[in-house]
Amino acid sequence: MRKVTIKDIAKAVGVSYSTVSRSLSKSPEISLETREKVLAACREYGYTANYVAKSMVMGKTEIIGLIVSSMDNPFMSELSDYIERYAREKGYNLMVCTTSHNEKQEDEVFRLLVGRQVDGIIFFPSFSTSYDNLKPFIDGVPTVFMSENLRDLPESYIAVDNREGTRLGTEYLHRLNHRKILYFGRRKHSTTHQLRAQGYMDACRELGMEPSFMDSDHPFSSIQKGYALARELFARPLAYTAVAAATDSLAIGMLQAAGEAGVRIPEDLSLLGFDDIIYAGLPVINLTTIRQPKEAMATTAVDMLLDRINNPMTAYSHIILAPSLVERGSCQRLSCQNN
Amino acid sequence: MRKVTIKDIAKAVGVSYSTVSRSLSKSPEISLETREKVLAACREYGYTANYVAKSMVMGKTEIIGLIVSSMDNPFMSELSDYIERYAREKGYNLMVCTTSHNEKQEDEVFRLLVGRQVDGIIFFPSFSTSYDNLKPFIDGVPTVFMSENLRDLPESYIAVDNREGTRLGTEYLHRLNHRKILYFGRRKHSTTHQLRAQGYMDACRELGMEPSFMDSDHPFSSIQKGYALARELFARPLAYTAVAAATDSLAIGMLQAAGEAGVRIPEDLSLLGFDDIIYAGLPVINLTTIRQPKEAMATTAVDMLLDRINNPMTAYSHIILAPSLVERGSCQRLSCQNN
DNA sequence: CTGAAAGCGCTAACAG
DNA sequence: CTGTTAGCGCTTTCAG
Repeated sequence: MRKVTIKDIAKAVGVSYSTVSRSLSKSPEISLETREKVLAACREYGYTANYVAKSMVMGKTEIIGLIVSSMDNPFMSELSDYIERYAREKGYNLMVCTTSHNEKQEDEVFRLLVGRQVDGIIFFPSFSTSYDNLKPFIDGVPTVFMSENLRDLPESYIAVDNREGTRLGTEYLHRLNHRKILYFGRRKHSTTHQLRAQGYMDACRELGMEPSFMDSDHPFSSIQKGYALARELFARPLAYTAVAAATDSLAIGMLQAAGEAGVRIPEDLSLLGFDDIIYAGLPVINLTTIRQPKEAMATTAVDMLLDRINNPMTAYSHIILAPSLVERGSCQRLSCQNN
Repeated sequence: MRKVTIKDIAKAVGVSYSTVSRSLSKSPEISLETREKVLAACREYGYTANYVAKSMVMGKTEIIGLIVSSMDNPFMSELSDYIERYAREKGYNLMVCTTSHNEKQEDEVFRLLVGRQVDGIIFFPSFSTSYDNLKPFIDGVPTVFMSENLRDLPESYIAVDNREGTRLGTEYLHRLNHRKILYFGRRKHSTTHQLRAQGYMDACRELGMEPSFMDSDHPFSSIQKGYALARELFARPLAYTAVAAATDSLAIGMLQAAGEAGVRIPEDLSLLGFDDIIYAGLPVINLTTIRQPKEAMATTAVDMLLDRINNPMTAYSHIILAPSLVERGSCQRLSCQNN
């Protein structure tokens, strides 16, 4: 069951196959009559252009590679969804690769995508470690990073302003009269998370509060991790009136631990998340959080990438999007006496 | 910045480029010595095989196309994640297209994928309508459907046993002494959902209960829809002790409406979902539900597809996986007096 | 064991 | 306006 090619329909119509090619593209230099005939034949025989062959000669595939840790993860899947839609709107298809937060696999799929001749790569790195081994490849294909993790690399990246996000959140909590705020789940080996911790510290300093941390050693956030960590926290008497969690997942884990420990949120403890994953807005979760503008991040990433693809000479650009506060039900104003 | 090709390294080593090609593939007919030299040169010059060219001559791309309604949707994103991982393990990459539950777009991306010369397509159809327009294309590329929606098409499909799922759930509720069970969110224009409704009816008949439905006109499930529908339900006095929801999303929407209406779950009303999306297990949601075995569905779908790809002559196969009950906290045993 | 040559389906000069 | 030709990077006979 061979696929019908340009040659088949050339023979059918009785023209050369370059004429067919021209009829199919919007070449002006073709008579209306022949074009009609060609188009008719294409329909009759069910011709579909072969993009592989086309890519071969055009030197571009119109495919964008996307590297993410995993897609079953509300933040990533939302982002991926926006990216796919927007890219397709722009005439590009998406080839998705997951890495399971595995550094070696990040390498592997990057190479894979390069071999596939993708026109560009949107890369969501899980680590802040050096990408030395990837460097020669990155030079070979337009890449935009979606994260501040690699901000020191001479590459384009887009991210939310993590530092500003936690600062915003901390100020909000302060405005609600909280003075003892715990930063929950600091991760030291991620630039993104260092920045979040930094924003919290900055706000604390400005507002005259003592920063206080509960660290997480885990390489990525999960509800489970938040749960485990929060259990530790609740095992001792509560020394805080509010917590700023490093991510929504962590916050949701704390929600469960709180329920079990009899800590009421927000009555006994205000809880602030980060990311605004779709779970956060769920009725029974109802988490107040710092929102990352996912759709804007996605479309901007694609636009940046296409820009690099079309103008290879342009300088690297770094775009930092503003986070925003989404007020829901997990934070409560403290009456002054409680202070 | 041209990419280095097989020819470049042929010149560098001083052999013909077919020798390079042979060294790179596991051809036995090559001296260890030359192969070493070639491999060394490849490393030195940073050669990466061009899969587009390779695809061209091999007549296959080792790419699988995946068509889903959207990826920001817990069920789909989990499934997609499993599919990507397993496919890559098998040497295939994934090209993902979303359709936004739009029939015209299903067509469009299918054609697109065919043009991209994908070796096969995993298709999650949103509709039960005829796929007449797609028929000629489907014949041209191995396709497996993930859904019972197209069970009448002479094509391979894999799905969970929807009918058995609701039957299982209804029997469970009956075992908990519930006799007045509402089926919530029946969708009439989807075969999948007709089967779920059927399973519920079958169980009702067997167990001597009167089936009762609340229909949804919406083409797909969402928390919002469940919420809206449940508000209607709770506006009148409650005539049921349990509800079997058509999907987890619908059930979660009901959870919110219940909270607002002062209906306690499970004390006042037992609630059963369907799908076991990742939200369902969330601490505060804790939904008892019928689980679709997502990982098995994903790997089986890939295996079925690869099978069709490698043996084009094999007959269509239909695989129906067994659902299972996941007991969590949203269903309660009724004491007999309450009956 | 290795080289030469054909060809995958298509586009893009270059001629007419 | 249309046909001829070369060639994209690679695999694979077919000869040595």
